[in-house]
Amino acid sequence: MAIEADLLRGYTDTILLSQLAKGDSYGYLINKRISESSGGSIEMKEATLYTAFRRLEKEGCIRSYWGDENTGARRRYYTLTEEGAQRLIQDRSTWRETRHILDKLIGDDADEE
Amino acid sequence: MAIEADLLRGYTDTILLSQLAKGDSYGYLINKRISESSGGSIEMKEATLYTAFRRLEKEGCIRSYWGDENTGARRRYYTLTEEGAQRLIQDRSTWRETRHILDKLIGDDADEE
DNA sequence: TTATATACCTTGACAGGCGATGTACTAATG
DNA sequence: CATTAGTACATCGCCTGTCAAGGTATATAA
Repeated sequence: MAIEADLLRGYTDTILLSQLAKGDSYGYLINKRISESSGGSIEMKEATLYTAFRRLEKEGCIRSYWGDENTGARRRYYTLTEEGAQRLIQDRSTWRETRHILDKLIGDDADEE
Repeated sequence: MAIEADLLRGYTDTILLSQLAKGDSYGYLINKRISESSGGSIEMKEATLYTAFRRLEKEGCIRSYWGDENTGARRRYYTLTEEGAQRLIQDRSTWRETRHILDKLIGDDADEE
C-alpha cells in the first residue's frame, strides 16, 4: 500500500513546492493533503517534512511566517518564492524526463530500438 | 542532462534486475547498457553498481559466477533467480503506482477532482 | 482528568550513493 | 619497451535524506 521512502526520495522537495504553488499553507495541512491526494500511499513523516522545509527555506525556495490564529496550536505558514517557482518548473521537467527513462529501463517490454 | 542520484534511489535495484531479466550479464556491460539505453542520462557509479549487486545477491534476487574468458579482464556474471523475478514483477507494479501518484502530486495541473 | 486531535520541533542512528583509490589484464602508440 | 587507454572488479569512508523516538503546547470531547 504505502510507497517506500526511497522511491520518493528526491521528489519530496518537489512535492512540497507543488503544494505551495496552490497557495500559502502550513506543514500539518500540507502533510494531510499529500496523504489524501495520494490515497494514503504517501505518508511523509513529520521529521522528514520539517527537515525539508528547513532545507527549502535555506535554499531560498520558500519563506515562512507565523499565522495569527488566536485559537488552537500555532501554525507556521510557507510561501513559494520566485526562486522556488523556478525550481518547481525545473523539477517538473526533470520528472518528465525521469519518468520516460524509467519507463524504458524498467518497463516490462521485451526490448526496444 | 544527467538525472541526479536521489531521483533514482530506490530504483537502482529494479533497473539492474530488469537488465538481468534479458539474460545473464556482467557489471561493466550492464552499466554501459543502462547508460546507452538512457541516452547518457543515467550514469551509475561503479561503487553504487557493485554495492547493489552485493545487496541483491545477499537478498537472493541474483546469483553470480565467474566467466571463463581466457583473455582480457575476468568478468563476474549475474543470473536472475526466481526470487529476483518475483521481486521485479512487484517492483514494476510499484513503479506504475508511484508514477501515477507523482504525476498527480507534482503534475503542473491547476488542481484536480 | 484523560484522551485525542492539532501543530511544531530536534536528536541520533541508519542506509544508499559515490569520490577516491586500488588491482589486474590487454591492446595500441610512440 | 614504457606509457596510455580501455576493460573489469572491488573497498573505504564521507555525505545526505529519512525517520523512530522523544519533546512542547493548545483545544475539545468523553
